[in-house]
Amino acid sequence: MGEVRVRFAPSPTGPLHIGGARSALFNWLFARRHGGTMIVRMEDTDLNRSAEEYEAMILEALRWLGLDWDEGIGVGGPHAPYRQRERLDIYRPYIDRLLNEGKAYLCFCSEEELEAGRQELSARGELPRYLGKCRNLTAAACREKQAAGYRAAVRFRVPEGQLVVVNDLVRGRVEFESDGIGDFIIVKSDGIPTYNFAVVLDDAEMNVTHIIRGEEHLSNTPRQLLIYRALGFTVPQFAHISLILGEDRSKMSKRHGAVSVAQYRRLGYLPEALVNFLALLGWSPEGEREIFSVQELVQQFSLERVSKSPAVFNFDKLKWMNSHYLRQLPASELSALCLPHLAEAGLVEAEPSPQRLAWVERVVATAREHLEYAAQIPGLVQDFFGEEVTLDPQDTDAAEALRFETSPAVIARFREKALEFNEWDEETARETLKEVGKELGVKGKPLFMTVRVALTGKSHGRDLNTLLALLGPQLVARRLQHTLLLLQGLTG
RNA sequence: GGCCCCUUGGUCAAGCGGUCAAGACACCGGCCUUUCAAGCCGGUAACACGGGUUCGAUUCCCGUAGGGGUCACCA
Repeated sequence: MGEVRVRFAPSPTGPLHIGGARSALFNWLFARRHGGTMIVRMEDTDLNRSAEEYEAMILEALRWLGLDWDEGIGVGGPHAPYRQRERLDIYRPYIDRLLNEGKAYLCFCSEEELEAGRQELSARGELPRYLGKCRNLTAAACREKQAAGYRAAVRFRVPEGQLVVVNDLVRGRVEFESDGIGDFIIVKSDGIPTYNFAVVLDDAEMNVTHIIRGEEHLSNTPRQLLIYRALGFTVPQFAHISLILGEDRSKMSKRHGAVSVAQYRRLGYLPEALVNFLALLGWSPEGEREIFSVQELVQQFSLERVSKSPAVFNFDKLKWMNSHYLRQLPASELSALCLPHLAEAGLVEAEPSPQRLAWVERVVATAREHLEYAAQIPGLVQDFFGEEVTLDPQDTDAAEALRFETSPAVIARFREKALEFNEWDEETARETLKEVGKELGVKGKPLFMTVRVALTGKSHGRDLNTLLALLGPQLVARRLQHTLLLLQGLTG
C-alpha cells in the first residue's frame, strides 16, 4: 500500500458521539497500522448548528481517547486551514469552473417554492425530488434575476443515464443510477458550500487516500463521485462501516442512554476500555482474544475484517471490559478516579488531608473487584462511612444474625475490647475478635456474621477484617454500641 | 414510497462449500470463600424463510420477509 492519508471530519454540532468516536478510531488505527497520516478537520458549514464549544469538546474527547492527529486543527499542516468555513476562498475557483462548464447552474427557487413542489409530488404519489425549474435558465435570465436582488444557490447538474459505481472496501461493488439522483445544491444561497460538495474538495485537496466513515454516507457517495468526475479528481478508496444501534436496533441516539464520549468519561470509564470495546464493534481480530492494548489493536487492524452488519451497543460488555481495566489500575490512580464521585456524594471532602487520602485509597481498593465504572463507588463503599448502623429491612439474613442468643454478648464484649485500642491493623482486629469468640464460646456465623451485621446492618459486604481495620477500633466500638442500643430497643 | 445496505444464540462475533457451527458479554449451576464479588470449572442458547447451483450449502445465486440508511439551501 502506498502512502495512506485518512481523515476524521466531524461537524461541531454536538459532543463527540460514540459512533463518531468509532469512525475516528478506525481511521486512526488504519493510519497507524500503515504508517499513514491522520487528519482532523471540521465540517462547520452549517452556520446555525455549529458551535465553537462543540469543536473544543470533540477535540478534547479525541485526545482523551488517545487518538492523535498529524495534520489538522491545532497542529496545522500543509493543507491548512482545516475548518471549512475558513476555506471558502479555496472552494471559489471550483464553483466558478463548474458554473462555466455548465456542470452546475444557479437556482433561484425559494424555500417555499421547493416545498410546494415536493408537496405536490408526494400528493400525486411520486417521489419528492427537484423538478429542475432553473435547470435551463439562460445567462441573461440569471443576470436579470440577480439584478432584481434574488439570491441564488448553485445546483449540480446530475448527468442523465449514468451508472455510478462505488467500489467499497467493506461492501464491495455498489451501483447507483444517476437518474435516481436529483440535481442537488452544492452552494447555498449564502455562498457557503454544502457538505457533499465541500467534503469532496477537501478530500481531493488534502490527498486523502481512504475515506472510512459511517454507512449513513453510502447513499451520498454517488453524489460525491459525480463531483469527483466533473472536476477530474482522483477518486479515493471508500470504506463504509456499519452503524451502531441501540438495544431496540434503531440507530444509537440520546434516548439509548449515554451516547457521547464525554458522558462515559464522566461516569468513570477508562479510555483504553472504550477504545478496546469500540474496536470490537464492527471489527474482529483473528483469534479468540477480546482484550487488546491500543498498540495491539494497531498491529492487528485491517479493513478486511470489518463487518458489514450493524452492531447493537452492548452496555453490559462495555461495563465488563471497563471493570477489567479498572482492576489493572494502580491503587492511587483508581482512587484519584473515584475521588470526585465520593466528594460529590458527600462522603469525602473535596480536598482531603494526606492521611485521609491514604485511607480513602485503601477503602477504594476494597471495592476494586466490584467496580464497573467510577461513578458506582459511593454505593460500594458506603459501609466505611458514617457513625450509625441502619438495619436493611430487606435483608432477612441480617436480622437473623442479630437474633442469635449470643449476639448481644458478642457485640458488647467485642466493643469493650475494641475500646482498648486507638488503632489496629487487620491482624490485631482479627485476633481480638477471635479472642471474643473463644471467651464466649462462640464461633462461625454467630460470631462473624453477627459482628458484620452489627457493624454495617447488612449480611453482605467487604472482607470483615479489612472492614474492621479501615473502620478503626474507635468507630467500630461506636457502631457496636449503636447496634446494642438498637437491639435493646427491640427487646425492651 | 424510490434507491442502497444488512440478516449465525438475548447481544458482540468466528466461519470465507464438507466443522459435533469457535470465542466473549449476559444468564444458570458447581468449586473456592466465616459474607459478597473476583477467579476456576461446567451448562442453556444460533445459521430468518423459500427456491436454485453443487456429490454436498451457514458459506455461492435469485426471490420473500424483517431490520436499517438515504432521498434538505443538515452533516
